[in-house]
Amino acid sequence: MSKIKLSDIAAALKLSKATISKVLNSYPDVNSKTRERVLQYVKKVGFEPDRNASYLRTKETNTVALILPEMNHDFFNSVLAGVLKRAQQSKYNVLVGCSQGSVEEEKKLISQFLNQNVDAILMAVTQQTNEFKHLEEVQKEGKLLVMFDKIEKIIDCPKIIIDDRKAAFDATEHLILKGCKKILHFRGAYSPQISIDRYLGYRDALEKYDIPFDTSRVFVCENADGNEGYYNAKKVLDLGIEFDGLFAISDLTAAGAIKLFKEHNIKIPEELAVVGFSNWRFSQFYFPSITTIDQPGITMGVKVFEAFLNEKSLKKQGLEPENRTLKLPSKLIVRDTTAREVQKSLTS
Amino acid sequence: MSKIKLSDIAAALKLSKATISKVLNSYPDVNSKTRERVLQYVKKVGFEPDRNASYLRTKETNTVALILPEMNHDFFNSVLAGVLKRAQQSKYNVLVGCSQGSVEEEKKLISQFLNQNVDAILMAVTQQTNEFKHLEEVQKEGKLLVMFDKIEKIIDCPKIIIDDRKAAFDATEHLILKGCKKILHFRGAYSPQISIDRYLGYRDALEKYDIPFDTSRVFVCENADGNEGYYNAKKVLDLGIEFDGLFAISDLTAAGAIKLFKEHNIKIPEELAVVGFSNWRFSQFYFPSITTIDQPGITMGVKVFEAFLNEKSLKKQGLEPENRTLKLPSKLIVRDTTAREVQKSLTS
DNA sequence: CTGAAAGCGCTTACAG
DNA sequence: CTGAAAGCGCTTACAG
Repeated sequence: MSKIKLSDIAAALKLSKATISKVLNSYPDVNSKTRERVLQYVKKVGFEPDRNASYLRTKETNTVALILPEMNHDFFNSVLAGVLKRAQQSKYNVLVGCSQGSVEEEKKLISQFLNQNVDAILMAVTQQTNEFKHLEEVQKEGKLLVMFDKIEKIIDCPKIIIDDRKAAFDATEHLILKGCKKILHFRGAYSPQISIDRYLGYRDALEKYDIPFDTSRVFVCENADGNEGYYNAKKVLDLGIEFDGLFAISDLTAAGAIKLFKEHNIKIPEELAVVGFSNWRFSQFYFPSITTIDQPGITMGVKVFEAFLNEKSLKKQGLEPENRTLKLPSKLIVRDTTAREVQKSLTS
Repeated sequence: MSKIKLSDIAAALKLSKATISKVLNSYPDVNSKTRERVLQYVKKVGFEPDRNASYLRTKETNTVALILPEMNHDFFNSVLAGVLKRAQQSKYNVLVGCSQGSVEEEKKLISQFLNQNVDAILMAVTQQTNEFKHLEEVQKEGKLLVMFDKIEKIIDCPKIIIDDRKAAFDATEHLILKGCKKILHFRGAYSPQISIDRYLGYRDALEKYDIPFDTSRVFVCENADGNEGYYNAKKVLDLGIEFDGLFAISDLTAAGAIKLFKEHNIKIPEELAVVGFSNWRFSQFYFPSITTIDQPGITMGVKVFEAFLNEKSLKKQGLEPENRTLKLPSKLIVRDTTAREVQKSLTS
């Protein structure tokens, strides 16, 4: 079955292609009766214009590209789900790419997507991204750029982020209120803004409660994965570092750490209270279930797409955007890894 | 910067657009010196033809659509990663859609993608999919269809699946060899082929070792999620059903069950050995780490895309394809939930 | 071996 | 308010 096209509609209705097209694109200069007639017929036969053909004139593809640094990752997946959901509402297509934490891959994807004439690129950069030329390139090509979660501060574009510093503060404060005084922090890599912010939030909380900051309690987890949690926990024991709490950069890291500590018969939450980050799907079924920070991934995805729509409409009107960074609130979810009465630390 | 186009190349090289195009599309009837000259220049200026424009003549978009029934799902994410990886190698674009377990959504996505003129639709159907018209529609429109994991047997198209029956057999046999005689099965919904096959594999193993099948040990988990694992485990205890082993439809379900059993001080693996399915990223960091079946998600994604390429090339040559179902092997990963010496069941 | 020309399915100035 | 015509950037029969 060959597809119905504009000229078929025109012929059937004894109108010109121009008129049909005007109706479809909501041009005002069409007689309202004609408009009705066209609309009705179009609906009846289920016609939709071939977008690839439209593109040739409009240069709009109704397609955006989404670049994720990691695929097997609950939070990024939620963002993806949010973008897909919102994009579909507006009949946009979403091309997906995964940079796999490699800047080279990221560059390749961007150039491929630009070549594909996407209307916008929505992305979280990799851990390693420390050059910006490929990001600026997007804007030079006249395409819109929206960044989320892992952003580059220096690039001027809409950004949707979590208030990581506040979230980390909440997580750490929760541990303090549960009586922890020797709180470990398994942080992320040094350069990403989100791991810096979480680290700062951790320090903010210590400061507020007059708990001395001890650099020997901070361990770096480059990839925020489970193995790093496990091996850094091991290091903590090997070094004989005292602790009664742990704030980890991700639930996966928290789980790895809990596993090691439990293997050494350390009681959780009695001897060690733990807070993770991101509310992974698995965390509530862990034993004990993991207290964590819930990040609104779906909402972030929706907002990312809406930021693009907004930017596009501003640009069309020739307006300059302002206040382009949106911080989404996160929420502490209290579970069993911190379920204890306020108490004096047991290991002190 | 306005994009360079075919006519620019032609002008610069004092050749016709036709010749340039022929070189780019590997037509044989071009002088080899001319070809070299064009290729070199094209490379130098980094020209790539505008694919949306090409489409108008070729009707090929170099874009495939991938439909997943669920987004926050380790296995489907791995498949997605595999498809993305392989597609990029062949310079294909991947549009992603998520049906969220809804047949209606699945239909919408398919019609949107068809309208977008994708070259193929690669998909796993939803749990609920029990009509096929929208699937057949894909083929009627002349687009290629490839199914994976959650397939419809009745549709004639390339299918990439895991040998679920064998995998479930392996899982159950492993429990039996660890001394289990009263093995619970937390199965998936009734209609999906994969949950039927896993159920059959479970029964195959019981039969091989002359262990009577007891229907009261089988519980249905519609969504194979953690809550269902938790509440079915509760049901097991409430009903006073005896057990010494559990084979669960997914790691998430296994985790939910383990949590409930541990809350009731049942020792794992001593009193209850557990095998999950899919090797979720979290499973190795669970305490105890979860024995599971590793499904080659990335490989499946790669194979799915290659099945499409293969189908496309066969179609071009006018050949009929045969033997279109590919079964990928899975692997038992032994971890702590079954780490015990062979022993008599303790609860007997 | 090369190129002029038609055409893919739309949109959009422009004329009437 | 309507339509004829040009054109978006390519590909591909066809002529030479």
